[in-house]
Amino acid sequence: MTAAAAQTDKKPMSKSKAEILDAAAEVFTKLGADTASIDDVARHLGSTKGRIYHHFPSKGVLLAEVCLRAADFVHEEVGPAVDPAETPEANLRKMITLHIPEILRTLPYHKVIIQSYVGMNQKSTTSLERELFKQIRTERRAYEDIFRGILQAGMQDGSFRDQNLSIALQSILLLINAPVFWYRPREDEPASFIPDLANQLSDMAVAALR
Amino acid sequence: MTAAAAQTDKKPMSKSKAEILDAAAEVFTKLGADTASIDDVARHLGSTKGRIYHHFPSKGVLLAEVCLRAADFVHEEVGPAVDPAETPEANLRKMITLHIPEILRTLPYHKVIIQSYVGMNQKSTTSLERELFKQIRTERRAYEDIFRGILQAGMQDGSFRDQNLSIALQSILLLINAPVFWYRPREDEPASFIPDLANQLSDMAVAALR
DNA sequence: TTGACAGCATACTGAGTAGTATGTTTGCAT
DNA sequence: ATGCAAACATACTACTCAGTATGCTGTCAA
Repeated sequence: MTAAAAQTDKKPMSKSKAEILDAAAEVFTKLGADTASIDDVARHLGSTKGRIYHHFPSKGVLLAEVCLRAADFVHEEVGPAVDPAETPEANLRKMITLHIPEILRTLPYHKVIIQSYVGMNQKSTTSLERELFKQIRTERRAYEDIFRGILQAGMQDGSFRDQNLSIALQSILLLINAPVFWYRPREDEPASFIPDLANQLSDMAVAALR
Repeated sequence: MTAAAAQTDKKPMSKSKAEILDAAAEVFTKLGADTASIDDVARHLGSTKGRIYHHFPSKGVLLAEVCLRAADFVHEEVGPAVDPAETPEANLRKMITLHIPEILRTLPYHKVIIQSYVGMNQKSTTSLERELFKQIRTERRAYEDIFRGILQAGMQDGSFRDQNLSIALQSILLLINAPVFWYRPREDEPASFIPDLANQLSDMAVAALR
């Protein structure tokens, strides 16, 4: 891959910047992305505003980069796992099995992206922010399309029953993201909880489609 | 029922107040509950702040009452429909069939409640607001318990397969609320779309549990 | 050693907004 | 007709907070 093909820059992401994004994700989930101030994020870092505005031009861009990272996490983890040679059901199960632990590992990020997915703050956004949000939609769309392909293949070979594709897709996507809404890590939680959860959701998803 | 038993006041709700709540629900969904200002809501009503603050003591209370109304809508519509004499599957189907049209009829309200469900704004809330939010949680809990009862009954009589109850419940609840995330009314939409949607979601829900 | 720049901290400003205080109109009982 | 609330509108204040301008400190190359 030459420089010409590198439209989606794989920036190594400076350590400090990643720390800021982590903090922003946590604070944004706790207080809400709009309610939380930049000072709140800075305080959570034990530093001040200056550090954040050195790395991010605006609050909107910071929020957008949190969302973008959330989308990247799952896409990079789950995307490579799909195998065209496998059956649709096997692929779907494998994807969900990878998807669940990943969203729980990076939980705050996904809580933020769900927030801004519901209440798309359309009030005085800069062109850069719009560009980023378009990138997020593209990323999310690409991730959805993987599932769409699986569902379509399953409906064609008869392993999934025939039904409205869009509705089925949206339902499955929300089903496998449901833990973002209710999951809270616990100390007395058995180590098998997350794999078990992934299995149960896989069963429900496959059953819902069959 | 005497005055002593009337803890949950069934206030007739003045027409003007209902109008304000409708406007608030729409504006809050469009701009986000935090981003949207009281003046935005007033402008959407063709009036000014004074009208809103005459009926609501604070923005937080206005938001809370929107959420409370959202919870009431579905609970009052779906709650009475459950029949202990029926099978769990029949009850579940009937509930979903009533639930879907109701949330689409009052869509903005439910978009708002989902927003504040994810990003619970915990920043300087008054005691009255806390009281209202507790009421909302109680209302929602009561609604969830109806479904929980159905699932439990189904697992006991064997019509639903045995699995983790909480996970199954949360999954089903999110499944039947999924349209709030993606549904957008269209002019070229056939009249049968909503009933068809309700049927498809019922099928998926039942299949996921069986 | 000395510049020069990255990586922050500090101090400030301006804009937007929740809430208030007070005026004005409308309905309605007597 | 008139008093008198309820139902608003208008005008203002106090305060938060995003963004900026500038200052400080280490690091590293020449």
